[in-house]
Amino acid sequence: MARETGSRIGLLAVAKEAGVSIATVSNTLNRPDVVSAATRARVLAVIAKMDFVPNTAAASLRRGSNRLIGLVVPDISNPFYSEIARGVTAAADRHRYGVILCNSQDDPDRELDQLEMLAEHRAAGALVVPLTADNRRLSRLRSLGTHLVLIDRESPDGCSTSIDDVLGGRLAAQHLLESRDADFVLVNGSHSIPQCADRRTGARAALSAAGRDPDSLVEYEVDDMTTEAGVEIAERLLEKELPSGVFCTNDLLAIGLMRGLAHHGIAVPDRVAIVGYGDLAPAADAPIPLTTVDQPKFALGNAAVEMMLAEITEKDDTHRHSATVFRPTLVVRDSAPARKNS
Amino acid sequence: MARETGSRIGLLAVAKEAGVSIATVSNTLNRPDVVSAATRARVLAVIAKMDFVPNTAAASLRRGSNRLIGLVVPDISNPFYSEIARGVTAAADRHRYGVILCNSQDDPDRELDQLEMLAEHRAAGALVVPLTADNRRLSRLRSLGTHLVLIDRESPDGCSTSIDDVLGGRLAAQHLLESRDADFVLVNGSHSIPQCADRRTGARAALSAAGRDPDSLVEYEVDDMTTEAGVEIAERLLEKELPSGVFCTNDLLAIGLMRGLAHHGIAVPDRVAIVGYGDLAPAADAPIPLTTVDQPKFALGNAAVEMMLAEITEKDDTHRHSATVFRPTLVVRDSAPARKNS
DNA sequence: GTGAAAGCGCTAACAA
DNA sequence: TTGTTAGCGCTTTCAC
Repeated sequence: MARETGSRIGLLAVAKEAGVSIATVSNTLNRPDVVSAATRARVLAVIAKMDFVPNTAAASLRRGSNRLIGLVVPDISNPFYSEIARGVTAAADRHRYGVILCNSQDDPDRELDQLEMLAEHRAAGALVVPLTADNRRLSRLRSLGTHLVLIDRESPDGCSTSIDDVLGGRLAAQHLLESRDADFVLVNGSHSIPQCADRRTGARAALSAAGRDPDSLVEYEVDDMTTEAGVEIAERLLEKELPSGVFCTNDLLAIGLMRGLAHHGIAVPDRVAIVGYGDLAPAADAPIPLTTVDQPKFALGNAAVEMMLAEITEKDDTHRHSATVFRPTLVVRDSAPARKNS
Repeated sequence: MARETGSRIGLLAVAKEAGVSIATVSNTLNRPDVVSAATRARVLAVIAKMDFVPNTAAASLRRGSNRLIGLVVPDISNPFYSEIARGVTAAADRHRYGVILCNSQDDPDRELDQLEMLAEHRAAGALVVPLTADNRRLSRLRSLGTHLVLIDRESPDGCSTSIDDVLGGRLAAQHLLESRDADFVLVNGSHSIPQCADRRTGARAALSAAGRDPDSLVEYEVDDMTTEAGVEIAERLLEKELPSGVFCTNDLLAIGLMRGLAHHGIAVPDRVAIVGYGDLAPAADAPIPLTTVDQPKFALGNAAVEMMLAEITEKDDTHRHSATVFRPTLVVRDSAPARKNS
């Protein structure tokens, strides 16, 4: 950090002490192979003895870019994003990169400010998890000349790591169909959220594959995908004939629904089987452990960093943008067991 | 970010275009008050037109320190820490500082590497949330000349923001004592964790204040403060006469305990009242909403940044280290309601 | 394998 | 109020 007093030792001081030139000191640090073993050892010893800390600001001033990458998420306290952050920091550590965390709260203005800040720091690039589907924003950033990797969302003109939500929706629906041998109901968020639309598409695909009419799918749409919304859905479900299965496109909704049903004495999974989506902490800890779709969040963050680094390393004219799509998996627990058990 | 191609415009280009000197451009950016309104406006217009992005690397090379602060947490995917991170980023944004996120996984070696990295970037300082009580590590860091603010732990030789866990323990215990008019049992983590020791101290204090013998406090200690451990505690509790109240020093333990008790048909809160600690998301979402102690996590992160900035700003000989201690509050929910209701 | 030297883009005296 | 200028500490040709 800013050593207000000391920290006055730089390459020069080390060079003098070791009896070499500053170029040699720089080389032992950045291209050890180009320095003879003997000198290298001597220089390294002096560096350790003098407690020399290289100044990356100077290096990046010269080089033009910093060993820093930005991570822009809508809400770091949301476990989905914080798990991605864990993946990102792990990969960054491995490559000796620093991660600048930006919490946009999904405020476009704030996000813009933050990307501006990243640009001022000459960050090597930015990993962004966009919540809204507003592509204008993203292209504006890209036109800024930024190396951008999108997380959890594909992009036509850049790299991205995402999850196959259509597959996820299909897995969930398939499981319900197979274990109950009957139709199920879908509880979903707004279709304007690509993930929600995709999960629905997957659910419909499963219906088709099972020889059922996808248009027969009954769907409840909620504004906020929260536990409370799930509880309310229970009430609405009870107004009609109870379905034998429900696929909620997120875990909180599913947990709320289970609570709402329990309140009315409806047995899960005997009477109604429930499948969630996301496999966040509460899923396993629920009173009735939740069958859900696991998203490889950590891998998402990890891969995004690798992608970003590859994009930086490759020569600009060589680089082809690519998309890594991870496959989610079904985690079977008590709320919707494998076999039909009524 | 690293604009591989463009980004070649610097102060000089802007200065030329605006017909002023680079010093004036620098001044309009850093000390607007020293520039005449007319020139300022003109320069600003040119900056916008040319899409000039100042290079902080150059600035910090000159200044010696960067508008960057490090945040070192044991595990960013733990909601306690991610909420702190939210507070930190919010405050940092306000002051136009960037936050470098370091996930130490509580590995001392990694933590050291990360602080080294922060030093290389000439970060203005670091906010660290230490998990273990190992003070040697911390003093080593401090001796590095680093501005360090501890979060969630007091430190004799530096600034810190923390929570009064003794008070928290007292609040929880008092509530149990008053609402049940009977003794309670304590389920705690290892005493080597200062927070656990403090919460216990608070619980004992409440006992004394109520005219009871603190040494009569029955305590169960668990290694991992998880839901599973809570479930197990339920079994152990059932071996003896059931207490009328249980204070778990974290929410997960409490939730597990409730689940374990439910499994045996024990009614909460009628038969046993339960109080948790932390007020993380699962507390409110539990089947029986959990009475718990709320920790001002966001405020903790927020205050740490302010403290850090104050420490940087003040002249070194003026600065007196200080500790901000936040008061937790009791959140009363169904698992332990206010009035005795047996 | 090693050294000398030219900046990278900016800030902060100091001069005007 | 504005301009001139000397570095901040490092990387990187290019000689040796």
